[in-house]
Amino acid sequence: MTTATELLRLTLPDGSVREVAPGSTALDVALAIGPRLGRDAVGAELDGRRIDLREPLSESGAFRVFTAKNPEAGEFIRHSAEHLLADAVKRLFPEVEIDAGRKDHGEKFQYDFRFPRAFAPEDLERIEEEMRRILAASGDLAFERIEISREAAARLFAEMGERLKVERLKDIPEGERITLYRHGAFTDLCRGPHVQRLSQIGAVKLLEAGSVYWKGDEKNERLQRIYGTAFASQAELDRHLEQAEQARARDHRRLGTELDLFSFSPLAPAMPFFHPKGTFVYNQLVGCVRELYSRYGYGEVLTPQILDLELWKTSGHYANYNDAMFFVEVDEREFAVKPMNCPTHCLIYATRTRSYRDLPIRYADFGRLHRYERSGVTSGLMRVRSFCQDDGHVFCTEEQIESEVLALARMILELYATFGFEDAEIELSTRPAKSIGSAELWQRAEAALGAALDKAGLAYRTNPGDGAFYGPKIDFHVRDAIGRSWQLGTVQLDYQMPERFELAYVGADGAEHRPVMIHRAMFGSLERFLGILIEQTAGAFPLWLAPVQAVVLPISEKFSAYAEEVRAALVASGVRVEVDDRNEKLGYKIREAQLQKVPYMLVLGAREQDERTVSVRRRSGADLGAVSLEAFVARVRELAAARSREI
RNA sequence: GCCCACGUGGCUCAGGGGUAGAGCACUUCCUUGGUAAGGAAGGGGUCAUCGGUUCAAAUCCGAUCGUGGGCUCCA
Repeated sequence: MTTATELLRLTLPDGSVREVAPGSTALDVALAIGPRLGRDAVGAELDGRRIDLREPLSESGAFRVFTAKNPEAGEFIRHSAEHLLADAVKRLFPEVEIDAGRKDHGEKFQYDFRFPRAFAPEDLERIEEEMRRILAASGDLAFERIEISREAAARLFAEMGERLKVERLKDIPEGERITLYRHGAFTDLCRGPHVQRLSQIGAVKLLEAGSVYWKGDEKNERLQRIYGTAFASQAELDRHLEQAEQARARDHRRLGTELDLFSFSPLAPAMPFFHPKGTFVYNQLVGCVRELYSRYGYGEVLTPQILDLELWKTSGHYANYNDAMFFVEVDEREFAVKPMNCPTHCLIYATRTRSYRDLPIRYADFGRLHRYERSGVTSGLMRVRSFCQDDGHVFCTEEQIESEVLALARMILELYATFGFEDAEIELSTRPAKSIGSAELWQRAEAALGAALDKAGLAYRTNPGDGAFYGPKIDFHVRDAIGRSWQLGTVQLDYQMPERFELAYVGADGAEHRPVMIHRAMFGSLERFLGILIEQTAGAFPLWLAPVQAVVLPISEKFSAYAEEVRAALVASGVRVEVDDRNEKLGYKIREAQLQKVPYMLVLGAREQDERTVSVRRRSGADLGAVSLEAFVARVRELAAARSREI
């Protein structure tokens, strides 16, 4: 805390420190750094928190100003575009009541309106046009930040007929500053931050409309939501739209069909059928994980698919999770299909008396799980009802938590690196409001997780209150080739399950103690990871994952015999190869192999037959020329063994 | 689960109250061709399912199932 008389110390990105009087704004600081920076600033940041340029500063910290050149500017721009959208909608449809937008929504912005019908595509066009018109007409019009008392704000919105706003106002905790942002005649209740001037919203596009429940609650009335995106410039907007187009082309559902990897049937909704090629890739993923297991001291186990209800009552799943479980009744005995492996691992643990000398005990399980996911939430391979996790559970003493978590973090990052996911974002989630166990226990557990991450030298973000009710957790997120973030691995501490199953180990003191259980997965679900991997690679798998590594293309049927000879030789050397000896021209076969994203096309005709070679074309289009079979095999072996992403 | 949209041959999609079309794929034949589609012929669908309206339904209406998008949730 800083007292009013002390100057604030702002550390700039270059390490220099500026001292400013409390109550100065980020804009004051930007202007002091340089008039140009002051003019171009769109927003600022203090200790990682985005702040509005007009907000009075009251604390010291790491300070940064953003201009349109910084990617972070987009957040300010899109948040400001929300107001522009609301403004345009109010102008075109004065009868609407405005609700609110939402920050932190990737590269989209949104705003909800009370409106008696759905917004049609034509409405969106008109609104978008109106937004552009407002932008063009506003010149250097500034966003104005207004601090106001709760009562005055309530009066203002009541007068404007914005009943939803009056309601929203009531949700703001007592004691929090209430701010309005105004541009031209449009005023909105808003925490900010916004750009300085409307003109800094360089380009806007409305994307779609949909309806949602007010405050996301099914019991509330329905509002109409409009989504859009905005950037500092048209070029950036175009780039973004282009990327979205790419994402559609990479859609794993489309590629799954085109590459014959998997399918779905209405007879087993949301449960994938993996075809031979998809199964091959799937099994390669499993193999990759198994290798790590042998190095990191796991024992793989196999456990039943269907277990007596009794087990799920003991574990607590029946009480808390039954609406997501499948049940079977046979001979008047009730069973449930397992939605998770953990209880079965507890049963294995409990099959004998364990000593502290045995710990940690690490079980891994690729058991198939079934969860009755609510219809409407399933999607391709990303969210299914039948799946496998690269699941594992570690039973250990409390003292071992830190070292176990450290090893886990290393193993997880090692795995991700294999697939080109280098920069995992890590989140530590702490005790939620609804939790079990003593505060002291939680504190120790959270500290152990944090210490392990620190020791591993890993930066992480804390998500206060986002842990599971039974213990804190660490989540790992990665970004794919086109910038989307996915949650993969998770490490969760659990004090509850060992309690419920009365698990114990005999300590050095000869007394029984309760072990701690760590739930962990690296890929999360194999299905989902495969989906992500398909989108990451756009279906062009690296050599070690490619179900077919090479296709032999004889230029005419005259060379079928040599083609078969080549195939047999390559198969004998462990290369996954097929022959396309259909009665088609070379160009046709090449096109097909390209579309199937086969890494190598081996063209052969009279020349190759005479020289006992193949002409190698890579799927990149690059021609390697004629090479001997030995040379080709050596290349494939080397790249595949290294799990190289090159071909 | 809720809201909206969609469901036509293996795939992508057109059509639309009088019992079905295209391209690709598939089969056969011709062609034996050197790095992203050679030519011809042919087979294949009771238009998701069930019910209703109608002289007549793939087409209109309803329900169900499935899929997609959104909400919520989550691996």
